[in-house]
Amino acid sequence: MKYSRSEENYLKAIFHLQQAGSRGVSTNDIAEAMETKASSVTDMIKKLAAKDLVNYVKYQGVSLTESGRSTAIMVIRKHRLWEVFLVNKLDFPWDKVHDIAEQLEHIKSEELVTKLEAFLDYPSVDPHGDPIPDQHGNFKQTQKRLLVKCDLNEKYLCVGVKDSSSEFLRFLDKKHINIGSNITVLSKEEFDDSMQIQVDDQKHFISKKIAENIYVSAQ
Amino acid sequence: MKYSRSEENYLKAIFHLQQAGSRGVSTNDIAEAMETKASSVTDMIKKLAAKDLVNYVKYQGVSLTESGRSTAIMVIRKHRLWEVFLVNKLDFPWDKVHDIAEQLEHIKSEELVTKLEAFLDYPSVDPHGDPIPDQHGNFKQTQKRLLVKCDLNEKYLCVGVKDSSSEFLRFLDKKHINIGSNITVLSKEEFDDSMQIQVDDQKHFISKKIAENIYVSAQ
DNA sequence: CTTTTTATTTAGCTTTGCCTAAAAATTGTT
DNA sequence: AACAATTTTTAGGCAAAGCTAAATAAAAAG
Ligand SMILES: [Mn+2]
Ligand SMILES: [Mn+2]
Ligand SMILES: [Mn+2]
Ligand SMILES: [Mn+2]
Repeated sequence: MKYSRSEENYLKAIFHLQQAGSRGVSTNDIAEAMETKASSVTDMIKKLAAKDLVNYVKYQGVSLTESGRSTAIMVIRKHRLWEVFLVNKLDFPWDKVHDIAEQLEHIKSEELVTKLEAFLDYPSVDPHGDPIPDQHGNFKQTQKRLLVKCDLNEKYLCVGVKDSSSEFLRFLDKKHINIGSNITVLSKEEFDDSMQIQVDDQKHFISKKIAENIYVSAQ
Repeated sequence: MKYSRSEENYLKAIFHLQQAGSRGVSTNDIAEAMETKASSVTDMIKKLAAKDLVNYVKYQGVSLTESGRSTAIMVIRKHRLWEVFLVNKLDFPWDKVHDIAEQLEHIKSEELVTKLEAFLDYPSVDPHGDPIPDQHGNFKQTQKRLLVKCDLNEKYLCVGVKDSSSEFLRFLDKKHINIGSNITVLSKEEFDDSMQIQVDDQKHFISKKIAENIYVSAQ
């Protein structure tokens, strides 16, 4: 089964929204994520439901069916593999690859994905630390946690970012915070949740908003 | 200016038809090349003319404007660069890359093409021997000639193919005829233009139809 | 120079994916 | 419970890109 670019984008958006909040995904949330109107979402949802890609009950939001979920995952797999290609092979900075991957993820060819993955040496995460599903759609969610919720004076490893916007990623570049950086929270300000952190051999003050968008794991 | 996938495909088809026959390209020829109907072609031609991509006079066919020509060339450039990527980096056989390149050629990103070209070490021809335009749209048509028109007992170098269909390319693989092969015409049959040829260290009998689809250059 | 055949264009319809505005259902508030 | 606000769906339309069938122009044949 082949689905249109638009259908794939809806499935992907629903998948991501489903990951975030645990219950049925609302029409409005999808509309916001897709930067479109709620009425357009209702239209598309009906088409997806007719193709058995989502479970849909009027006024109660949608959830992906098994088929919808695996289709979404395969698109995400391609997106992340292409991001690795762009960064590792073509030398793109990590904040410039998302929009191009949004296009590349819709190229239809099983063979291409398989060969690309081999060429890249079977990477397990993309340049933003997000896991890359294998050809069966399996991937392990590493137990990562947001820096904002970390303990003082523990050594952590930066493993990903929540916000992958170019603005945020360039901010991290400026502070030399990369995936793989060692991070320790030196102090926390009760008043605004800002914190002083040690990144490898540098110290920085960062706001709550920053700390809410950096994933770390214990090391 | 950004053009739709369909518009790009029309421009490319018109460019190729223009290369072949020297005069205005007819509606029917475009329809056949695009595997669509003449009425659809007329519709699209009007849109392209409105955008100043083709010169169009009712009932007299079309020709590309300077803008149309350079747009077509940029799409062809991307197509051929991606084919090189697929063959040289991902190990695709040369008969399996065209359809995937048909999709990849529409990815929009100047930066991507530039970096891809550098990654591939600025190739001058694609896997089928067709020249790759540079970023300004310049490319030299190498003086190649069809094997069917070659002289006896002269040494030639295989430089390209006219038909890039999977069927023809697999036939060439079977006979170990590649780009770079040394070819000499040993004898010609007047009756049906079939010929005996020497390919590197092997001898083959080939029909006129085969000889009409192999490009060689003197060496 | 007509007539016939072929090529091209026009007219009208379809599907996909989107929109606005209005209607209906759900949820929140007194 | 009744009203208000919000969310979701429906109705009606639009643009892109295609189609078939009919009309018209150009080319070929007699
Ligand atoms: Mn991305
Ligand atoms: Mn990513
Ligand atoms: Mn090709
Ligand atoms: Mn080619």
